[in-house]
Amino acid sequence: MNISEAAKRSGLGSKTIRYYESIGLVAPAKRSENGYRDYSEHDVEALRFLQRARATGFGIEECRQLLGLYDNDQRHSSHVKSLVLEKVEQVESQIAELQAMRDTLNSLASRCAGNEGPQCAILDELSTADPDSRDTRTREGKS
Amino acid sequence: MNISEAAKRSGLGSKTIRYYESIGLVAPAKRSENGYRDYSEHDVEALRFLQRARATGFGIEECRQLLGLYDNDQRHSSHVKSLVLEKVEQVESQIAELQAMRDTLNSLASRCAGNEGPQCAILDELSTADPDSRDTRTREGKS
DNA sequence: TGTTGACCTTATAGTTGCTGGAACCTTTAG
DNA sequence: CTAAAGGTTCCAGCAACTATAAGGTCAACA
Repeated sequence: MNISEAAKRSGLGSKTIRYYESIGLVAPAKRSENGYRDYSEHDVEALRFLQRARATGFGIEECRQLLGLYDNDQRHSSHVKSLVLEKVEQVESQIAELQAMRDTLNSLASRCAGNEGPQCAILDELSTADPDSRDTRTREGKS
Repeated sequence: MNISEAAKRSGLGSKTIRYYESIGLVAPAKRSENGYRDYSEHDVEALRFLQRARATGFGIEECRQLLGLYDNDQRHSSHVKSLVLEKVEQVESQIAELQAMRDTLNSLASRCAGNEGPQCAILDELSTADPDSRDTRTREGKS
């Protein structure tokens, strides 16, 4: 089948599939006489696996690992499980960060009148607050 | 003052400041005789504003808007407030997405034995589940 | 048969927000 | 005098694609 059919069946876009091939995440597809990529059901299975894994929050390199385990019948399920649990932790810390952000935003908004006047507590706070009090990620490490 | 001092006082990195200048987010700094950038307290105030706004979750273009409002005494605080509330919504939907991800990951993990055997419910689910059931972002729009 | 339109191919550049490095100049301390 | 620690510019790279250009191919319709 052509790439667009494989795309439809896997839930990925055609461009994404070509991209995955280009970075070696999937093996190069075999070609038909006209040079078009030609996919088997087996290929689609792998693509689908990737679609699911990406949607579930795994990065490309993690997908590579998962795919390696998927293809390896010597695997230990404990290995897979630990990858997943590690991912849970990452996701939870992202959630916590976003929640802190949301709270900050809400507290800013609550102090702003939101009328036609120029006086604005949001801008005041953004300009005057202590730069060390909130975030550290923006600063440089040693070069 | 030199860029590294401005960096220290604003909470940004030197490279970040140069980058902000390069994309026109801040006005080009004036230069001392030796060609080094020379920052005033006023400049630092703007940089600090940016540091705070970025840490609070605003993107570069949003910062540009905020800075525009900051410099405009004809502004309406309602405009600023609506930007913030819009941001809150964006952040909340990101949170919801991540929570869904985490739940999926946890449910995958709970069904996996996590032992030395190769049988793994996680890999099974990732390979067999309906590709339409979870995520839409990976599919192509019309070209 | 011609041509339209949808599909395929490759290669390159853009996205977001920086960060790292190379190659070079200037200042400062020993 | 020399070496380190700053500064400068510009270019490459990160993630994970997406968009665009310029072209080849294929099926259908008049």
